[in-house]
Amino acid sequence: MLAEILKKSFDKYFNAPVKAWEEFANFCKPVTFEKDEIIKQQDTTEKYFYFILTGSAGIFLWKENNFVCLDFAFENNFCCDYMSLLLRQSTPLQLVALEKSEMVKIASETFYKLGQTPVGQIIVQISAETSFIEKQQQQIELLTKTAEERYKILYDKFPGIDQRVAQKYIASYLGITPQSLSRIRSTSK
Amino acid sequence: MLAEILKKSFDKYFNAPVKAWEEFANFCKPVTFEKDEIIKQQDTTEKYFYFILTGSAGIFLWKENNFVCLDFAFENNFCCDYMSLLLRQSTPLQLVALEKSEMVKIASETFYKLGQTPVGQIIVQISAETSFIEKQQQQIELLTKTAEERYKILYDKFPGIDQRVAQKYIASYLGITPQSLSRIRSTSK
DNA sequence: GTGATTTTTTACCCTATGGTAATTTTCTTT
DNA sequence: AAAGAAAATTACCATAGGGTAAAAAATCAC
Repeated sequence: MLAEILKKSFDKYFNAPVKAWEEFANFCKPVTFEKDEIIKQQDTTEKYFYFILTGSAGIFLWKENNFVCLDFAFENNFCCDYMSLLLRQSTPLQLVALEKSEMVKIASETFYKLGQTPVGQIIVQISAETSFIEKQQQQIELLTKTAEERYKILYDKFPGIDQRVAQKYIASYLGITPQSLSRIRSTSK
Repeated sequence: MLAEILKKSFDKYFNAPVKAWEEFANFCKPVTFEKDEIIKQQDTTEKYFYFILTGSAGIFLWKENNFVCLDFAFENNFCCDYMSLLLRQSTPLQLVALEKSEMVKIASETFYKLGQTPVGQIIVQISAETSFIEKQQQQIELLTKTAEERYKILYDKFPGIDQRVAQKYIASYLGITPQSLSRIRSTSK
């Protein structure tokens, strides 16, 4: 069942064999989070790789009482402090549930071992590759689009995100203040 | 010899076994480029993965007579249109030699096959992972630093870059105009 | 449901950066 | 070395978005 959800969720990105997803699903443990619950605290090392069944999460970087959101994740997608997971080091990044969420998690050590198996390796490899591509896409948007255009792109990517995620988080993701986002939303609507 | 350079260049990032680098080096073919020579044209599919022995290169995105530089690469580092290589699709990205350069290249098909061998797979996996981490770092800089701070970070990362790479390229990487960079350079020096 | 807290909106002025254009400097080509 | 082309600088005004503050709206806690 979980394996099917996983496969279905990722077939648009890449075709890992069913067997790979079954192997993956075998290691998954269910876990729930409340809204605003901190899943991974800053300056710790990521211990899990999560898949969101329902709800959402955000990756945050804090600097002196301020934060930016580096990415959002919603149902049927992975999330974690991927940088920490890969470097096996603590990072200043925080993973936060933005809504009441149901997820499954696999332990980081299991994730690493999965990378050594022929089938699981495909998932591990492609999750790194797609993560890179999405980050590069974000970089392109930051370099070539206005805040208003970036807002529209985000909204197209996650329709209804403004109903689910606090605007201050969206604003920080866009690289602007909540006030600016509010202005953009009022003039473009 | 090449295997040693490769291993030495990347030991700071990750420890692939000598054998992996020897395997890698076996597939490398030397190639040279003139300054401003287009290595990969936009709207084509990346056919090679390059390692720079001397010189430098940049990845550019064009939009209506304008461009941004998404990344620079110098000697002892890889470069290519990695997104195109991974997706095996054409992209609007251009790879350009920024100086007269000596590189070695391995064919994309060989690179893919390398990912299926136990030793080469480590290099392929880790190149995706480090690429993601560096892109996320760039995103953080764009979201949290001023143009002037980003310039200093870039300069610290690549000392002397301003002597080797045209300022218009550096400015586009920073997300500002050449005029703004000129102003920043004159006031902060 | 009521009060308290947090978030969003609105408004004001300010600053970093953009756009255009002209000038100077540097690089190319012969 | 000279001429031409391209790049960098400077200057001017324009604008997107920031900072602060206060009001309004939404959410939370009891």
